[in-house]
Amino acid sequence: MNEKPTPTRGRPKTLDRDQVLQAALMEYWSKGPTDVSISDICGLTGTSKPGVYREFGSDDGLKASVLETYHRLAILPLIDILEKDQSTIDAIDALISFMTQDRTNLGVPQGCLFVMMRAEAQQLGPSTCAKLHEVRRQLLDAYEAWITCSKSRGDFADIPTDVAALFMDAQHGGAMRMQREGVPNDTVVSVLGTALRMLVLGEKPDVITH
Amino acid sequence: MNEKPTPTRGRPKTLDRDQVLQAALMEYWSKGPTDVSISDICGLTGTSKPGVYREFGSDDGLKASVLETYHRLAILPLIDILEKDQSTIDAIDALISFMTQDRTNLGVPQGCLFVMMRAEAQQLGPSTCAKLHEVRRQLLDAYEAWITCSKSRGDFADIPTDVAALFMDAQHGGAMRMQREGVPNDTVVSVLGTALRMLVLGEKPDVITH
DNA sequence: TGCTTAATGTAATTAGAGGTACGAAAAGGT
DNA sequence: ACCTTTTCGTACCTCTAATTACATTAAGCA
Repeated sequence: MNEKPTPTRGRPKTLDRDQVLQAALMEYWSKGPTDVSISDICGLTGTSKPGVYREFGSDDGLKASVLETYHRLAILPLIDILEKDQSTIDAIDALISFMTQDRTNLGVPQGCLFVMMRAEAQQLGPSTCAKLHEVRRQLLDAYEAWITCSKSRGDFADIPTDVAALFMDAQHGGAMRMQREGVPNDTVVSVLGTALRMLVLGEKPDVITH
Repeated sequence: MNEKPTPTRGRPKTLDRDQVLQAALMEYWSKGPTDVSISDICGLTGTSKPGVYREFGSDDGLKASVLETYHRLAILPLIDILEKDQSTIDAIDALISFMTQDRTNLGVPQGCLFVMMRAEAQQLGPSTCAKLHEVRRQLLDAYEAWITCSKSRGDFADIPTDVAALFMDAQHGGAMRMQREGVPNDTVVSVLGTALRMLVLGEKPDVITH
């Protein structure tokens, strides 16, 4: 809401917030959110520890900010697919493509930071947990809206909307974990295809065709 | 293989291995495997830290032993269901019942220690990780054997066996995580029912009837 | 009564994490 | 020049976790 009043006095700021966020994001994503220390981030970005604390308040604050960055980077695009006006099956195919993009070519780690953070929520601070709940709720709402829409078109299986949303969330999480455990991408695509195509009326439970 | 030669010399042992294993199991299971220290276990069981180290070698050793205990306690029963000679749909219902048993009545935590450990594998030592891979492989093999058997009976969907096994593993993990995130048990039952009944030929993708 | 063996537990040690005190630095204003 | 403001970063503090050195105890045996 309230932005910086652009103070012209005092020593000019040298700490690059975005650089720290980006570095932290990649570290958390690749090594796991609880296996990276503030010192690690400082060493990686050439910033000092007090600098990071001044900017983010605490370890919890940094993790919450990183999650917000990740949300914009990887969760909103997924929600965008759900909100795009397209057939149910096209949306599912788009979801699968998005989740199973070739990470090495993109220079991005395997798996999903959001999913990892949910699994390690006990070890995270209150701000991060709050943000986590918020993102989870937003994702589930997006699934539910999409399911409702698909049902109104008549091509969605007869499953309660909230149940179907949790099911989709579970498949997303499952796929991200398989990726991390080293399951070949083709196989992940098959599993996701099997799971999600089951939701569509008039689709054979066949292996996805690429 | 080689058991204790029952030494009759020396100071008699007072450390109760099983008690430590049980206490550690419950702590890891309820709080997460990486949120419990050796000191916690010692305080809980009245043993000394060197005692625990003499018995298990290290933190990693203790966790690996606990995982073995958990394997006997909660994974083998699941595999037993798969190996029992019953119809595909009966096996699925049994799996769902087993996974969604009322934990509070059983005095057992929500979720699954094996699933939690897999999610936090980066933070675990080599012995625990090795055991983790072993259990995972054994579970997947059991799924595959069961699927093959179901297919030979002709009531399993036309999905590659390895893909279906990963799918079932993902549903198990998803259900255990939902439990931990506080999703109502009835809902978890519905999600699991939706997911697993899809695998059976001639079953409507309806909500499970209880 | 001592020697040997095998276990015991107190009290360190070490390492790394989160977090901060505080004096110096770099700007604008007077 | 000197004061004010704002940020900077070195060096430290505090905790907690894993792990161990070592003196001690409780047996059986000679």
